[in-house]
Amino acid sequence: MKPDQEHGIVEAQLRQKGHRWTNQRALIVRMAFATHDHFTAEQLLDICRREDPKVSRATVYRTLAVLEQEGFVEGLETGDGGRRFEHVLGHEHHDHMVCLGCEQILEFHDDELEQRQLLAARRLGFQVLRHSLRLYGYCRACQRAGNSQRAAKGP
Amino acid sequence: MKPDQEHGIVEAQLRQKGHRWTNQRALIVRMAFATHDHFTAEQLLDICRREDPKVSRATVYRTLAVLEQEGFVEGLETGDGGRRFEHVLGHEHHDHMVCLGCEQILEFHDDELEQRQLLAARRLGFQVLRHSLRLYGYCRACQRAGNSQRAAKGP
DNA sequence: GTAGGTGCAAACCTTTTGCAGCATG
DNA sequence: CATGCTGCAAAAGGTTTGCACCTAC
Repeated sequence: MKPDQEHGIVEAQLRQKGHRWTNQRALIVRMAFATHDHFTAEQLLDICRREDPKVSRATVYRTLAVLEQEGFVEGLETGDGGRRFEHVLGHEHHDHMVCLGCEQILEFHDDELEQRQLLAARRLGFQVLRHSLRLYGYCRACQRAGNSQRAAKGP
Repeated sequence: MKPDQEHGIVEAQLRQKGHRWTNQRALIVRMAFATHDHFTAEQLLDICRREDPKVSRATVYRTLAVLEQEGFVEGLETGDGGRRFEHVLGHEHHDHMVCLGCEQILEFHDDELEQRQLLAARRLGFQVLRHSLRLYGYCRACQRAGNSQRAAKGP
């Protein structure tokens, strides 16, 4: 899916849900969908301010909340108290491996895994709306670099 | 395992690692292991203050950090930005289902699930140290009560 | 015209830190 | 008696909110 298309879909759905489509929202959505990384709210603010220096922090947070609520963006905790976002549109669902060495986030997907999660839930009569699976450890490069030998927050 | 035993094990290992065993730590450990729930730092502070009103917030946080580092306690993000802890000693490893209706946390375990996670990681050359799997949705009771019909934060 | 959105600054909440005094080993 | 731990208060993130103004519809 092209950025333009994604942008249009977001605009259409927000309008349909009774939200207004403002310049700020257009900018924030464009920037959020332009990066294919997992960004923090603060990073997104910075990027937006490069184009319009007076976008407010509050607006970014408020827009992210709307986008999350409408399912266009997903928040994920990094384990160190931080929170990142990623856009969801045009991405298959996937889970994450978080490298404690270089902070890189790898994505993966395994259908069998998903099935077993649902099975486990069904056994307990639990109705699953969404899930979050994260593996923490070291990526290939960091293993080679010996990052896995020192403590995560080591000297 | 009896609470006394757990308490003793924690004391022994902390001492052995060169930590001191103070009244405050004994209290905090006792309280942390007394509850079988998933508690926030603030809740633990409150509970401890019932017995010793001048325990400091900083001490609770510092002690939780030591306990987490030594593997006696595990922190888990609740998805709403909050953080909870649970004691680990005498618990098998398990994953969590978080009910969005009553905030209850159900525990479950599935070996096959764990195996497939490791397999997925191995495919990408990723070395897993720990993982976190959470299913969000509604428990049986909340489904019956119709909580799943309203928005999570609904009126 | 009237909601809803925006910018600003202040409030908030949770966690961390600097420091002087205290207690443990 | 030296070092690690504690309590306090203040600082530090990151996120939310109150309010007056603005703008999309």
